[in-house]
Amino acid sequence: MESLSEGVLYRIGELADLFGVTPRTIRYYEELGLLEPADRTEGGHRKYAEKNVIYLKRIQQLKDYGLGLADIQELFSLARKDRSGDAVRLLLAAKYREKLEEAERRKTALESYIADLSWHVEQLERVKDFFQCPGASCGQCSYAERCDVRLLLKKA
Amino acid sequence: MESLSEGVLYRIGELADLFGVTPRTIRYYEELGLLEPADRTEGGHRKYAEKNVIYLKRIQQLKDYGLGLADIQELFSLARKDRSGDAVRLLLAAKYREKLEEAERRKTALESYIADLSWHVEQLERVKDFFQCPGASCGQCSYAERCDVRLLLKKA
DNA sequence: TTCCAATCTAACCTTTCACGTCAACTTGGC
DNA sequence: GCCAAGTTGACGTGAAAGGTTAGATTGGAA
Repeated sequence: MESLSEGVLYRIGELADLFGVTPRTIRYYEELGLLEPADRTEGGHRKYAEKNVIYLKRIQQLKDYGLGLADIQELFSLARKDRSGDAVRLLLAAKYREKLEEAERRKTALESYIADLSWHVEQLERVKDFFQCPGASCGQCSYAERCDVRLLLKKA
Repeated sequence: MESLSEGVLYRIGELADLFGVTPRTIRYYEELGLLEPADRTEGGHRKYAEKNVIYLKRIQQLKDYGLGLADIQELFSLARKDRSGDAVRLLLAAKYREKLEEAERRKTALESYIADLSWHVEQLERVKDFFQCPGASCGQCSYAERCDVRLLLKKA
């Protein structure tokens, strides 16, 4: 039996304040199918239960982890398909792992970006004018063989 | 004296092909003050010299390093103010260092994100239903003290 | 000279994301 | 009974980097 009892029911403004967002945000999540209110008043006002608090917290967590609302939507829809089983847990885990790998890739990209920038900072301390390079002093440049502009002009 | 001679003059389409972009992109850069054509034909068609090739290459490099066109615009305007001096080089270096630090921060954030995700993946292998947590089995949860949902509900 | 692809300017359109901001009305609690 | 708080619906925002017409002109090859 569904017990309709127990617990506070929050109004949308209360829930919003609890999470530091606006009611609009919560309605938006509902639009996306992320947060169905537990009930409505006769007049149509949304009523939220603790269950909704948990969901909203999950949404914020996932957002904090860098997932977009579309990703979260996908996760939730997976969860709805089979709430009981291992299948969902495994899919969720897989989804996480996927995001994890993406994060690792981004991290790697950032690292090589940092390395490249370091090289350029170093270079800026030698080359007279970044925007005049290559130019007259090109012959004496110790980075000549790394110079992609020269390569480009050679091909053209 | 300005020698008007030497070198090929590219048409916008040629320059575009050379860099794998569309003419629109090049005109857009011009709108932003990033790439003034070396000349125009009598009819008004843009003509680009090698100098422009170098600039465009610089733009692409800086873009690759994660700078937006606004950043690049700023760098170029700095460079125009004082093409000869150390001031610009130092400012450029500073700008790079700034971006570099930002990259380091993003990297750090990603690392903690990855750590958190790993923890969640691990957790998913224990907890029956991510979306039902906390719930009935909450008492036996070994992560109870890490549970932010409980904290939230306690406060409310 | 003719023809047509390439350019020109100007101005609006596009996409994504996560809401913000009216408007016009209805509810609900003190 | 009053007015803050809620409702739906629709349109706006803002940043980024161009895309996409439209309508006219140019320029180089045949």
